[in-house]
Amino acid sequence: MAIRLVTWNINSVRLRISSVERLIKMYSPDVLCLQEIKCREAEFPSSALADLGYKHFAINAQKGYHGVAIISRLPLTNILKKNFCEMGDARHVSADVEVEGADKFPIRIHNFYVPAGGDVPDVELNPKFGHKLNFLREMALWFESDGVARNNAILVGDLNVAPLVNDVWSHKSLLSVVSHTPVEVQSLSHALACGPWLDAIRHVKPEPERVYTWWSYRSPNWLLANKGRRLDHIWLSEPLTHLLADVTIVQETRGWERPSDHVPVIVDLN
DNA sequence: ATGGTTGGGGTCCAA
Repeated sequence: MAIRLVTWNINSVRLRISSVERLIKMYSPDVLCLQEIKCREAEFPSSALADLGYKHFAINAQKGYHGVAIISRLPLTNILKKNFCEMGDARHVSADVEVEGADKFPIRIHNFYVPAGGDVPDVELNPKFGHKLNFLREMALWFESDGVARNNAILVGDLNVAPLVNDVWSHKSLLSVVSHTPVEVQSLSHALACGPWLDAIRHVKPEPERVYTWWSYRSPNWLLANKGRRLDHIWLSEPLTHLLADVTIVQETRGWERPSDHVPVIVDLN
């Protein structure tokens, strides 16, 4: 039994479908989880992906904003789209993937796009920051109440929080910048503990190694300045942790033409 | 302290 899964905030799947095809040809994942597809379900480029052998889809779409999709070579069943914070935003989709050789249990995939939270880290001044904290709190409550991480489960996505010191280019100067404030870090850590989940990226690449998955569009010379953040995550439930073989950050896509500001992260389970 | 860029939809909002 082996499975390769990729997570990538694509920032418009229609604009960047050729980059998705390029990544697929390079790494041949079994499952591809995208965030910020930014299109309606009918506009999703399914046929281009089906031509590459990906014929199974679980899509939670909305016009113009957000949107998440699981694309798979293997069948997807029990598709669930959970509505967090009663907002009607398309920020979660999950499905069971039937892995060859793992006939006893399927693996449940959860694909998340956590709200970015706006610019000001104050719930009184900025409702978007409150929404983000509520979303993280609701995730934690759900993990507890439904035992989401009791069986084989992988949680991936753009969680929009860089929790550790070496998940950002400067811990000190980002303490009051949304994505790295102590209250967000606390909320994300609580959600992780409520699984409990294993932070697969940091298990393979422990601190103090610097690990980034996002570089702002606003920084020219993104590579030279290297002011990145680790906003994208791969979490494994306890029953899957012994299968973790490798994690790969595909930084080179940030240098492709018309790039997403996020790069793909690959996890291999054996 | 400030401003920097991108995408979608439509002349502004979200990131």
